[in-house]
Amino acid sequence: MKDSQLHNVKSLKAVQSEVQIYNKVALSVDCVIFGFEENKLKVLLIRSDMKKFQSRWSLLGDLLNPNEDLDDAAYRILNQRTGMDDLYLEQVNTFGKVSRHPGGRVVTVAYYSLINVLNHKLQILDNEIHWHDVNAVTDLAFDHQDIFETCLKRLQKRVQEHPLGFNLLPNKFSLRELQNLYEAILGIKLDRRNFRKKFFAMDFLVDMEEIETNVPHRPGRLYQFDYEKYEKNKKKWSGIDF
Amino acid sequence: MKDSQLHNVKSLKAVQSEVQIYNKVALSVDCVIFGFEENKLKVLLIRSDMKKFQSRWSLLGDLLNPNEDLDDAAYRILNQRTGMDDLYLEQVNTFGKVSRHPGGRVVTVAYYSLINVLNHKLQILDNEIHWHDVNAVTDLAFDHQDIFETCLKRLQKRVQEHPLGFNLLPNKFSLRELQNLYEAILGIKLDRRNFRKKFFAMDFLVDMEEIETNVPHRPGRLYQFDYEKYEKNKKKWSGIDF
DNA sequence: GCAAAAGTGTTGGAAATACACCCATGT
DNA sequence: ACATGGGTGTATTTCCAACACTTTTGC
Repeated sequence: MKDSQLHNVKSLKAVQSEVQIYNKVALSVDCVIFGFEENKLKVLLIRSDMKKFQSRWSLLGDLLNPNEDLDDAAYRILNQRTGMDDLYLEQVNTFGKVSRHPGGRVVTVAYYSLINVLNHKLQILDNEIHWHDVNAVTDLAFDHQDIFETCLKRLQKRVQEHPLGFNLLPNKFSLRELQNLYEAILGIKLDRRNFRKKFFAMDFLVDMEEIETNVPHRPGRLYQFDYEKYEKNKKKWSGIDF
Repeated sequence: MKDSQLHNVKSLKAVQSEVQIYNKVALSVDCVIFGFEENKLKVLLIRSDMKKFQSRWSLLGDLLNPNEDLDDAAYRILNQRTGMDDLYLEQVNTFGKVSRHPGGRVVTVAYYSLINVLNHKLQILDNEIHWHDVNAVTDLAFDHQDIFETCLKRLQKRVQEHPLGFNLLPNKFSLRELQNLYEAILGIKLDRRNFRKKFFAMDFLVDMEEIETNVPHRPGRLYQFDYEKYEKNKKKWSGIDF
């Protein structure tokens, strides 16, 4: 008697045909795309094309292709819809309630992403895609409201643990812009002096030795985020903690 | 011309048949089941039945049923394999690399769970299911090593944000047991005096007015975790922070 | 009485908060 | 000159880490 029989071990072929007859479900990827504009945190939404959800908004999503990694699918959706290619992406959660999609069983993997609205004007100007103030997002189609809120909470948490915010800002930014961003994401007011101290203490802002222009007041200095320095000192980093 | 034509709105029927022809993939759920025994953090593993992974260990998992919610599937796996029904479950991440399963495309949703090993002896005594010290887990089948490590890291983080640890302990426990648990999960030594202070300050341990028995030294008091009190004061709670 | 862990308080230092004034620019 | 936000320093408080001795039980 062979070992493989003794232990009921399955050959590759057996496993392959097993997988063939597995139950399968449609798998989609939905993206909560955040941007920052006019000192507000925004999210990119598209109008649902389903009668059931007439004129309600929904997240941007698409089906997973048969030979596509999950992360690649999320990236593809973002790239197709926005034309942007430098972005921050993070998987958040998978939503699989049986009846979440009226058309049948569709499980969806949710990502959020951060993009720099200023550097890249939306290249696909579908007039049914719009930026929405996150505070005004209600009643999305499907279970997208739930997905959206889960992703927003995740972002709020992450941004206090890692310096992600920079992905939403132009390359060079003033400390006020940075503070406005944090206040918009967290929905709270922060003390300006302590905010500055905190970020300077982290020591990964590079002074560009430039100043703002066209502001109706004393111009602020511009800074860049030093990704390299941050990567090197990552271990020491233990969060922002407002 | 009807509204639905104007805006190219899809009827329910149209959407249903659309979903029918969607690309579909096999979707599984894998569980990283943690237990606590002999002052070590353990994980429940089963021997792979695939020739390719001969005698390597793998996580407990199964396919998602067609009419089953994701969380329900995770619960079912745990219940089937361990016979336990009071457990903590949390979805962690979805792994979807195209070639992660040798049998074909299988996307898997990973959960970790915490169970109380003492209260419930494993009811399914399959001799190929065993508890393993988390520090000795290497070279799991499939991408399970990756999944396992992701889940362990998540647990380490969560346990510092929320009082989950109690799910791994008997109903009544001494502070030493609690500390041993935290030390095992985090892999660090903690100061006993400060540990006690911290937990008493949180104020959701209930003194059972009982003491340990059969210990070869001064017996410690036994406590219970007060879930209700914790739920009520959740907002105030901001983490353990060792 | 000895081994082994239970139980308890204090102190110093670091980090976060709160807070007020002068400065540079555009109008 | 004034309105607006830029830029900075200090005092107070709060929280955490470090640390040592007495007590209770089993053997």
